[in-house]
Formats: sequence, structure tokens, C-alpha cells
Amino acid sequence: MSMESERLTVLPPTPRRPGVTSADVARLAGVSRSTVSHILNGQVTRFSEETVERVREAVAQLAYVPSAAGRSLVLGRSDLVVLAVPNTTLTNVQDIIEAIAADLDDVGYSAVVHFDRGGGPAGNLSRLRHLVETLRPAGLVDLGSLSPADLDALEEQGCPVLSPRPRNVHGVDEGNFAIARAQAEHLIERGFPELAYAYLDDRRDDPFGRMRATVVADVCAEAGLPEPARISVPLRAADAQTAVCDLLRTRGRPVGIACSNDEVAVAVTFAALALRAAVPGDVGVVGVGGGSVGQLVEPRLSTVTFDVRTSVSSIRQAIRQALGGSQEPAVNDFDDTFSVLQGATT
Amino acid sequence: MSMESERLTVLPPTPRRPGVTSADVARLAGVSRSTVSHILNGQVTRFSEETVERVREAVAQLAYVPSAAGRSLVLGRSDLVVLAVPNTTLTNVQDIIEAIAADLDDVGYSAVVHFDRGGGPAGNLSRLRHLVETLRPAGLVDLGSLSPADLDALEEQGCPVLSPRPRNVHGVDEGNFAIARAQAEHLIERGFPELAYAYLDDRRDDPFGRMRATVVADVCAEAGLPEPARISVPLRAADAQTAVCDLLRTRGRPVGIACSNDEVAVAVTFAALALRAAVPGDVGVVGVGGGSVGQLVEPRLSTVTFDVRTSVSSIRQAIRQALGGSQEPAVNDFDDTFSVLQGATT
DNA sequence: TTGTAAGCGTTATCAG
DNA sequence: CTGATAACGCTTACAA
Repeated sequence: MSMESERLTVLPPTPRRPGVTSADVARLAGVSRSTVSHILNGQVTRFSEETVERVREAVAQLAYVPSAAGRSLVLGRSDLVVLAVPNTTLTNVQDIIEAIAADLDDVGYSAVVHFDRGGGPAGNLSRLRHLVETLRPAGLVDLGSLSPADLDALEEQGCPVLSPRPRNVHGVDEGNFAIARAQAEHLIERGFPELAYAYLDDRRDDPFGRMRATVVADVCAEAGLPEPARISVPLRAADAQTAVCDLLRTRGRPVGIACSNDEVAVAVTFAALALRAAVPGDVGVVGVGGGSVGQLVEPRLSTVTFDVRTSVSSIRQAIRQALGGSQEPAVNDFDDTFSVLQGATT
Repeated sequence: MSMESERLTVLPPTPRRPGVTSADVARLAGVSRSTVSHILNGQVTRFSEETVERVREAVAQLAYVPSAAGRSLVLGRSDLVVLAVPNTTLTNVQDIIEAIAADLDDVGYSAVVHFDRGGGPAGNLSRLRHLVETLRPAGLVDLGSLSPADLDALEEQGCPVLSPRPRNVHGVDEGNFAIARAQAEHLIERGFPELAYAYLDDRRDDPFGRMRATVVADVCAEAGLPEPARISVPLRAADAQTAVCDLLRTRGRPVGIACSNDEVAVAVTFAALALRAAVPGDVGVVGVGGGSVGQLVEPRLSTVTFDVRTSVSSIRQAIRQALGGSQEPAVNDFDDTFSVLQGATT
């Protein structure tokens, strides 16, 4: 039984710290709590203009903010959306997360981040399910961490998946497929008789890299080129040189190298140059990302550009549709999302 | 979300999920709900071995997970921690967020991300306060988005700040101070008679950049050097050349340029080279970040390295101490966090 | 048009 | 040792 009410009636809206509740608003507005709730939830038309105004005023004066816990409890669902981020070398993760968080914010939801960690897919899935079970989020956005089966399980658990289900092309999602294919075809088109795929040498698992390497291999097979070599490139100049040197020794020149991302591509490019290999004469390099750095250095990097906004737009669509209510036309030209930006390395 | 719009009203048709509750566990274990709660909250010793076992078994069998909403409601605070991310060009944001999320996860909390957006500091603070008010998070981690006054206000609001309060040095936090000072002193030490500061030309506000430029100016004044010029560098080769060209025209050579980050530094370096300026003869460049890219290109970048793990460790400390309970020794050698990595651009 | 009352799932208090 | 019971803040039939 706290005695909070003994506070003097100060002039400015003095919000009491232990939390303003809808009961406070109701009292101040001279209505019941249900009226407050109704009005705040948009049932405005059903009430007299004056009542609505009084409630609004009280809300403003007390700086009342509904408790998420109370809402969630009665609704059976929170205003949170879980963002599942794969533990991999994804380009522009920050921008993607930020864009999605902004979209969610626009419709009144908040993003809870869930990163994959050590412990393998099973452990990560179990952590995620636990999170979903306890938070009862309004939805889940998957950035590539989950398999279709996982997503199904989550939906079964009562958690709508807001990210688009990638249509799989032989076990590779369409985005990675498009990227790798663009890289490989570009290199072949530029006349390289043999290709290689350069992974980022990283402690983390890189499923995307594996997928893309597979696609590159497929394209080579189609074109009658030999099986592409695969190298792992650390992001340190000396080590990258070692990796590239090994490749050039074991395989012939010229070789066109498709890289996991632009940083790897920069590493490969400068490693090749340091080894006195001609770029793009002996060694062709194509990255992916189109981020600024590759375009700032000399030689300018050839890369597959990747438009964050476009790639996020389908997620935005789903969010708006599922959580916002507004129905915007969904025009998503997926092929336009990826295109080759020719630099000086091919 | 703009403060006035209550978009949550249009709710999707979400069927209430049944969900396993503590009542189910209690029933299966043949005890009461309060017993379940007590046991699950660590009051194990007060119960008979057998009861504890039965409850544990029932929990496992039903895959029971406590509802965050219920907990939050009665506890007055949730198991969430808000992560306030500044809308600026921060290095390694992704890694930082990931590391913090992992730390939180270890002690049973989840991270809700809050990015600064357009609308100015006031708008962002107001959004953040709204979030804190509705979520009642267990704490807040600030990555640089908030002023000390803001942090005070949030704590007043009942939300513990888990990130270390930067000790301010003339309005600049110690991290930025150390970085900028290291850059400036290094350039002066390398013999540049005049300095300049290169911002990233970005749509977003860059308070860090401004702070650092101020510090660089201070160091120049101390050393008797003229007031450093300030340039804004877009991350496109041609535009960067324009910016650097302007600088070289209006100010003399040689000039040492401290850059907002390594990307800007790369842009400046290659712009200078393209303008046929000697690096580091005419133009010295020092970045900050120490990320891989600057060390992969030729010439290798001089930069102030910035150890993510060290910089995050103090936050981890605070999290563990405030939320975890374990008391690990806190040894944080802040001076070691930043140091100059000499490349070929100075 | 507005109010009443019944939960939602959890934890804390206190009585047995 | 264990179990009723009372909050916590909110939404929503249903009643007036």
C-alpha cells in the first residue's frame, strides 16, 4: 500500500516514477479504464468528441505510455519482432538491421536481435525457439539463419515469419544464386578459361560462401570449364598473398576469381599485384557488395552490386502488410537487385 | 514511430496460442503454481528433493517456458536490455552489437535495438524514452547516442545505464579524445606542418567527427600549428578527388589529414595519388579503425587501431555485474585500446 | 456512449 | 515444506 497520492498537486505534469497506468489516466479524465483503453486503441468514433479529447489530454499530461507487459499478457503476443541474424559474413548487416528496425518502428514494433552463436544449428534453433516461446513476438524476420523447415516449425509455434521464403534453387536461395551466377558468368564472359572461388577465411561458418561456390561450379560445368578451385583468404596482406600464390602455383593462369565479398576481392587483387601477376591479365577478380571501398582503390574493383534497400524492401512489404495494415503495391524486381559493376579487375 | 500515431490499433488476426503455463506444470507435477515458481526461481533448498525433481521433470516434459509478459508485469521490469545505437559512422557496429547481445544472452537477457533516426536528438530521445517506458527494460546500453544528461534522465526514469559513463574531457568523451589525439600527435610527429580533418560526407549527423575535429584543432593549437582545415569527403572516387583537390589548393602542402574512419582515409589516399600528390610526401593520411581493408591495399594505411573486444569489455563487465551477479575482476586498460598502426601513408 | 468485470501468467506474501 | 491469494496493467465481452 504505497502512499504515492500524497504528492502535492504541482503545476507541471509531474509523472510519478513508479509508472503511470491507464487507471491514472482514467481518473484524471474522469472516465473508466476501459474507456481509456478503447480510445487509445482507435475506437475513437464510438465516443463523444469531448470524452476523447479529455482522455487525450490526460494521456499527454501524465505522459502515459501503455505497458508492453500488460498488453502482451492479455493479447497473447508482444509488440516485438525477433530478428534472426546468421553468424556469417553477410554484407551490410548493419544497414539491413537498421532498415528493418526503422520499418518496424514505423508500425509501432521493436526489434529484438538474435544472433547465431557457437553450438551449431541445433543449439541456435533451440535458443531461438526459447526466445519465441517466452517473448511471444508478433513476428520473426530471418536474415538467412534458418532453414525452411525451421521457419515452418516457428510458424507452427505461432510466430509468423515476416521475411520472404526464398524460393530454393537446388538448395541455394535465389539471392546467393543470382550473385554467384552473375560473378561466374561475368568472369567467363571476360574470357577467363578457368575460375576459382575465394572464401573469407573466418572463424565463423560460411554457408553462403559454400552455396555460391557450388553455383560457380555449376556455371563452370555448364560452360565446359574445369572444376573451379576454392581458396580461403585471410584478411591480412601476407596471408592473402600466400593463399593466392598457392592458387597460381597449382592452377594455371589466367584465372578468374569470384570472391565472397569486396574485402576478400580487395585482398586477392592486391595480393596478386604484389605477386607481380597482371590484373586483370593473369588474374581476374570480382567481388560482391558494391560497397564504397572497392570503388575507391586503384585498380577499381569489379563487383556484383547488391542494393540493400531493394533486398530489404520485400521484408518491409511483409512487415507493413502483416503488422501495419496498409496495403502497398508489391513490386519487387528481383533481377534488378544484383548487377555487375565493371571495374578494372576484370 | 511518431509519438502521436497509434498504429497498433490495426491488429492482424492473430489467434491466441494456447501456450504451456506454469499451471500445466503444476498440474502434471502435482503441486501448486507457486511451488513451481519458487523452484524455477532457485528456491530449491526449501523444497523436498522429490518435489523439485517432479517439477523439473514436468517442465522438461512440457517444454515449459515462462512467459516474459507475466514476469515483466509482476516484476515491474522485463528481461530486455535496450541497445541505443548512434546514427553515425561507427566502426564495427555489427561486431559490437553482436558481442553485447551474446553477453546479454549469457545472463538470460535479450537485446532490443534502438537506432537513431531522422528527427534530431530530441526526437530520438523521445522515442527512446517511450521505448523505455513501455518496455521497462532491465537496463540500457548506450553506444554513443546519448548525452550524459540524457543518460541521467533515463536512469531517473528507472532504467539503469549499463554502458560506462564516458568521463568527459572538455565535452568530448575519452574514446574520441584518445583517437583524435593519437591521430593528430602522430601526424605532427611525422613532421606535417599543417593538419586537416576529413569527415565522412554522409546524410547522417556525425557528432563523433565533430568532437574529434575539435580535439585535433586543440592539439594543433598546443603545438603551435595553424588551425586545421575541415573537409567533407564523399565515398566516391571522383567526388573525393574534388574534395582533396580543394584542400590542396586552398592550403599548402604538405598536409597531414586525420580521417573519420579507414574508408575515408582510403578515399583520401587514393584521391591524393590520383591528383599526383605524393603520399606521404605531400599528403599524410591517418585513419581510424584498423579494420582489414586499409591494411590490404597498397599503400597500406596508417591508422589508429581500435580494439572492439576491449572497448566492449567494460560493457560486458557492467552487464555481468548488474544483471548476472558474478563478480569478475575488472581490469580495463583504456590506454591500450587505441594505438597507432603505422602504414605507408604517413 | 460508457462502465463493470473477468481474466492473461507470473511472482511475493503469508498462512497452514 | 507447501499452497492459497493477491497483485501487476491491460483488453474486451457484456451489461447498463
